[in-house]
Amino acid sequence: MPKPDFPKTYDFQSIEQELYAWWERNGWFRPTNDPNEPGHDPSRKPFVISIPPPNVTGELHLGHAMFVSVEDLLIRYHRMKGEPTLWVPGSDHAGIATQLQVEKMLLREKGVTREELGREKFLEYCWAWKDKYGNIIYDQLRRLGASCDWSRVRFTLDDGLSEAVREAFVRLYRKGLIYRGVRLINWSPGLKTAVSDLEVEYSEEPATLYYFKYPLKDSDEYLPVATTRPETILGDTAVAVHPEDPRYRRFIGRTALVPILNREIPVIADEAVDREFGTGALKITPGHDFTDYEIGARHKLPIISVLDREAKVTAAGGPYQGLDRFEARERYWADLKAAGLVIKEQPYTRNTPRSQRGGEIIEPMVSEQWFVKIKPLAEAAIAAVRDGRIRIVPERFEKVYFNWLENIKDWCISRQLWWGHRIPVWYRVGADGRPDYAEQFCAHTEAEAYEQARAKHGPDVKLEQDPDVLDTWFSSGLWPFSTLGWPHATADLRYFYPTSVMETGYDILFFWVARMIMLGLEFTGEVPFHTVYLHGLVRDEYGRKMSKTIGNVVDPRWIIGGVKGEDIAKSGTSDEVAKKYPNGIAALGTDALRFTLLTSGTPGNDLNLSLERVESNRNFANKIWNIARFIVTNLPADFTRDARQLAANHGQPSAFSGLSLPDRWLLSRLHQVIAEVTRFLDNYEFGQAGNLAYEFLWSDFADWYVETSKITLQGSDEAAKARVRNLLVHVLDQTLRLLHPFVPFITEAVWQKLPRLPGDPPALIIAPWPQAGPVDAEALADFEHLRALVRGIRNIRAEKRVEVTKRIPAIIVAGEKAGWLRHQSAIISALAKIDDSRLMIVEHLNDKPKNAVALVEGATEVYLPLEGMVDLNAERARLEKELAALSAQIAKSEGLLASNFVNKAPAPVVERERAKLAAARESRAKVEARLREL
RNA sequence: GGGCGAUUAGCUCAGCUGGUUAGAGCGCCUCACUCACAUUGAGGAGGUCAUAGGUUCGAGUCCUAUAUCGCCCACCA
Repeated sequence: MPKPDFPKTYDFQSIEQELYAWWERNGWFRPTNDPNEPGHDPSRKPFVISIPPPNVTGELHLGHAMFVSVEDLLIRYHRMKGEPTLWVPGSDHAGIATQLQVEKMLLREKGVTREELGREKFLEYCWAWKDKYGNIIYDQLRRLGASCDWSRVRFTLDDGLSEAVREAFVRLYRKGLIYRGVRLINWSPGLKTAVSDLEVEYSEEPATLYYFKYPLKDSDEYLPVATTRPETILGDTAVAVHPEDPRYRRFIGRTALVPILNREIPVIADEAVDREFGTGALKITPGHDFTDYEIGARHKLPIISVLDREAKVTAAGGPYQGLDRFEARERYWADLKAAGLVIKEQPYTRNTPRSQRGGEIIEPMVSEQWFVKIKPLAEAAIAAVRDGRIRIVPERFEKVYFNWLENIKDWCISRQLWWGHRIPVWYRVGADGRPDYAEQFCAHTEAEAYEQARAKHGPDVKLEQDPDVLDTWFSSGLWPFSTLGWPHATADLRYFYPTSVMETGYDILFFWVARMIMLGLEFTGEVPFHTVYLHGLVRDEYGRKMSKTIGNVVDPRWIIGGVKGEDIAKSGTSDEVAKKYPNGIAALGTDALRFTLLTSGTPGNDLNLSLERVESNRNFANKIWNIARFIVTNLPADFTRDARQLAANHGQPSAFSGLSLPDRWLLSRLHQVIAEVTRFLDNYEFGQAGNLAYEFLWSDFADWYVETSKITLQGSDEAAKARVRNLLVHVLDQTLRLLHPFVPFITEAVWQKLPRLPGDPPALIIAPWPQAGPVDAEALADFEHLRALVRGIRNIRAEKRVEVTKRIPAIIVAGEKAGWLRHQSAIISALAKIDDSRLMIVEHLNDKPKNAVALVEGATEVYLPLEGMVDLNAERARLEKELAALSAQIAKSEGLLASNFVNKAPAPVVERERAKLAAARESRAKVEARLREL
């Protein structure tokens, strides 16, 4: 990297992209100890993450920014810890979602439907779409700083993964865990495909509960029945009542007539009927309702499908054939009314099932589909978490996970789509030219299927492949191992599997995580990862979900690179944002966004993103830049780092001896912070880790140490200057390392400008993670005292409105602390703006200045003789207030120490309380003495 | 109907295994642009930690209810 001079502000726009390219070019995203390279050492344990593959639908949203922030943090942290680290990138074909996008695009741009194009041609468009948006997404991941190994990038429909999918299918099929069957499934009439239970979302919507009379055969009597979907009456095959319902018991066993159609159906008794609801009598439509399907099965009722693939009434609906389901509802109800069978209509809130993707109302339908027999897989997956082979963070999601798996139903995996993995089953084509679904040949390839078929039926057999494709989550379920080469025993698979952490949003715990665990255990015999870390969803600053309808969608690229007001408006998704930022959003940089996402929330909880917060973190990046600018521009041309000085300090605490108080304090703080940040990261508490490093850099390092260092740097003691410079560079170096996983760009950019130690790597991204060292407790306490004195003086100055630049005299009476405090007089005068020549630091003082403002800090007294500014009455009042506060504190402490506290509380806690009391008493004595003097 | 989460400063949120005077950012008030940074520095105001009980020497933190908001799961027609 060239070493340019240090501009005043950090220009992240150009630097971020430059640095990323440089890292990638140097191969630092690739794992060290790559099993495909010579010199590979199998004994070193790798750290591996498989990326949650983004859908190739072309939208980068804040959810992506979230997972990249967390995963890249983990990857960079472990890389710096020296572990062979691999992050496998990739993308997901996302069956329904992508097919819908492509269909929409084709209709818009070419005015054709997929049916008009035909399967092959349509798939060509899908692939073109994938190439375009897949690449956009990869670019965006790079922009976010994702340090993944691009040489291993995978796509769920590429050859290798397709092979994995076929292998998985064939194995499950042969094991009897995949079957084709006629079941009641969730049908999406808009998408014209089956969907799984998980792809159905329920929303409470206003509806109508229709009450009507179910006529009985050969009778004037009727059974009152209520329904929300009158059109399904056409498919009724029974009417059910509760066996013990006195109102209806006498009807059981009689025959009812489907209104209008006059089809004869039995009146049955079933425990599942809720006597309280509606009329207490239930119409049974096994063909279009899940409860009814079960009841029907119990009573061996026939199943009638009255709706077809497009939710239009079938021939079974008699005169209503061909009508759309909602049209049929109206017409049929009108006819019931005309027939005098209507009782009433009542407004009702219905939990309406809707398609997750298409949004239209799901219709339960009887259909022949492929299913995975899931119970055996689920049991293994439950055990893996139960016995700790997999840990879920945060832990509460384990309960959710168990609950879902314990009540799981077979997984419908066939989709009537074109974009996806075609089901590897071929059917024998019969004499009539139609496939015989009973004659199934499940194989990896068509050739293999033919081989099987010929062995059974002779050489002339004709086959036809199942037209359906697999649920997109079937292939994602294999992701952690399919991306490493499975089913082949590749070097990657052997070395990098099982992966380490699966990091993703809690919203896909069932869709994806649970299925990876089930399929991973089934096919590899091992858990696919040892830890699941679930992050929350990114919401707007008021906690609302980001949605086009609200108009509060924030595109992460706007935050990173800035955006003009008119472009926000043009997006069509963000009217509210456009209104709030008519002049657009200033570029804040990737680091600022990442740091915000990592520190504004807690694991598993949703995060409300506010741009103000990102802005303040942009300021933090600027702070990092400028503290470095100060340090680097203060180094002489011939500066070299002194490793020996610092190496010595990593030994015993006494090794701090050659250093000044601020030096010892800073190093001690640094060592504390290193230990804490490391601990927090190991516990997946990224927010706390980041905030701690932030506080250290800004409040300790910049605000205090750098300020005190200026005194030495402006002085003439060359040895002291060298020592301070060495320390400044060292602490900055270490802090940059701590911050690198959070804000990789700024830290690398700055680190490149620092002088190196021999043996340092060429880049921060591969620099070793800092080691915690000794902590000098005395230095911590002394510097804290010094800080308190300076703050106290500043406080009084501000209160008394002393001009900021005015140097004032001060007398500090410090008892035994006077000795060391005297050595810090330069710091006190510089930071509290005291006149050097009139600063007295003494053990005792008999004649205390009367005309002065007094400050008591622990056992130390400070007197500021502010001529003409001291109002004795005000001074007395101020001290009285101080006295009252101290007395209250003392009373509280005394009470505590006189209680059972001393027996029950741990010794250090009691000790701390005693020390606190002693200090407060001392302070009070001083304040009282001062009051007497006045 | 079950389950989960949240409720802490004006706003958005931290607060790890219970232990000093409950913190941060933004916003607000006072002051300061000469030497890293006004994307700054110094000082300040602001909180009965949703409510009621309980456990404990000690509760924002643990337990039990309640309220409000949000989410997930479930076949109430």
